[in-house]
Amino acid sequence: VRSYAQFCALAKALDVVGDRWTLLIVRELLARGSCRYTDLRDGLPGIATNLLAERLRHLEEAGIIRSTAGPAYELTDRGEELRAVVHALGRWGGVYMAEPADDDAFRSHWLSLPLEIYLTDGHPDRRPVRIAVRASSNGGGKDDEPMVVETVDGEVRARPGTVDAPDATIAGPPQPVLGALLGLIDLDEARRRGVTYDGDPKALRRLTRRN
Amino acid sequence: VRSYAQFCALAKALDVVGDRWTLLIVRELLARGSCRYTDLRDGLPGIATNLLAERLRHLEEAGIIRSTAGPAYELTDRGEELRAVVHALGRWGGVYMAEPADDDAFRSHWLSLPLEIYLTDGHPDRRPVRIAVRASSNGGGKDDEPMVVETVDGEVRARPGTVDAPDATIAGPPQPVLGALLGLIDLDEARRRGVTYDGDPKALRRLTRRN
DNA sequence: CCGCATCCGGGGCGATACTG
DNA sequence: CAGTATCGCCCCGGATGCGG
Repeated sequence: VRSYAQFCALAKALDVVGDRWTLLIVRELLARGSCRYTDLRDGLPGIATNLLAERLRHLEEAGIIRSTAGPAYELTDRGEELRAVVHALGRWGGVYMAEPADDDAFRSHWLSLPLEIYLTDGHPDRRPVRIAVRASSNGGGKDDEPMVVETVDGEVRARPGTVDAPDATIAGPPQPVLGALLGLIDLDEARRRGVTYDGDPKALRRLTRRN
Repeated sequence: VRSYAQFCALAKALDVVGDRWTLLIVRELLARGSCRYTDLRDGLPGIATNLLAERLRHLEEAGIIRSTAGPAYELTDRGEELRAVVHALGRWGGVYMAEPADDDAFRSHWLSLPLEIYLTDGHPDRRPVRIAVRASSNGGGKDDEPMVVETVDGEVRARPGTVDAPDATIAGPPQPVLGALLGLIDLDEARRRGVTYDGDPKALRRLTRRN
């Protein structure tokens, strides 16, 4: 909350969103849309409750989030503009996903960041595909909320939720599931690392790497 | 230096460059290239010397900077990749430059960030132009190192230094100087706010806003 | 149970002094 | 010049309490 007091756009930005946990709160709202206080708490394992409350207050004063009825929080237009920042940082930090720590926490909706960064629809002219995802690091903790990866308007979107009759279903530990979705490892390698895949393998190949 | 311990690219990135002052050190090296310890200290007003030393150690261990002979620091290729992050944050924070605090510190080379973000060469086919810049908030402190803004390969570059026979010379307080360079205010308005401009006004119009 | 506020221990941070 | 050493302070993390 202490200012750098520099006439510099980077320093000014860090004055607002440079505090600990702040950009991770924005990540939660980008990935999940409107969130209740408890949703945010569950999506930010390790945060102290007073810090979450204080950061939310600060973000609201800064015009980055707004509290809606019932009480939930969502990003303002100004907050949505941080998507470019989160993507740039996520893209830079992507290389560290190759070597995860054993005690890293995990939430399924965190997958939406790398999926949106790296993937695009390889055949936007064809019928959309939908893949149901179940990623879990400890085999059924609070981290295995169901996810759907689907092609929408030539883009790849990831959202929490389920879908009837998906083109395919992928499940397993987060790292090989992500590796398979991104095309970094093939399905045989993924299966060797604990992944189960049911359905049309072509659905997976629709997701192609961008850049 | 404390880790978020999350299997998320954003959290991993913030584990490495999320600590206070860290990205500002990267900004210094992006804007000025190779820097001595004292150069960094002067370019980061307010930093404690022990923090600067600790951050430099951390950045070197993370492979973001390297120390060269004589002793100076420069970015590695991995560190250069943070340019996209700094640009994204700088672009988001640019709006706050409209309302600077009275006690904001200033260094001329900080101008290179907004100039590189917002400007491009409007006539890359023509002869390059060079504009000498003297921006100072207090009228001759340590913050008025001379700068050169020039067109190179269709891009706009800003670097510390001087040049013989510039196409134009602009001098004055940082905010109106930046506003005039970015085309946010016209020269008359800039002069009213303390700016002096000598030379060809067309040189200024070569710098056009991108996006 | 949700949404915090309060209290407290530890460590990161800020400022200054000091040294090779 | 290029850091190291030291010392308060305040932010952060973790636990608990408490009103709606």
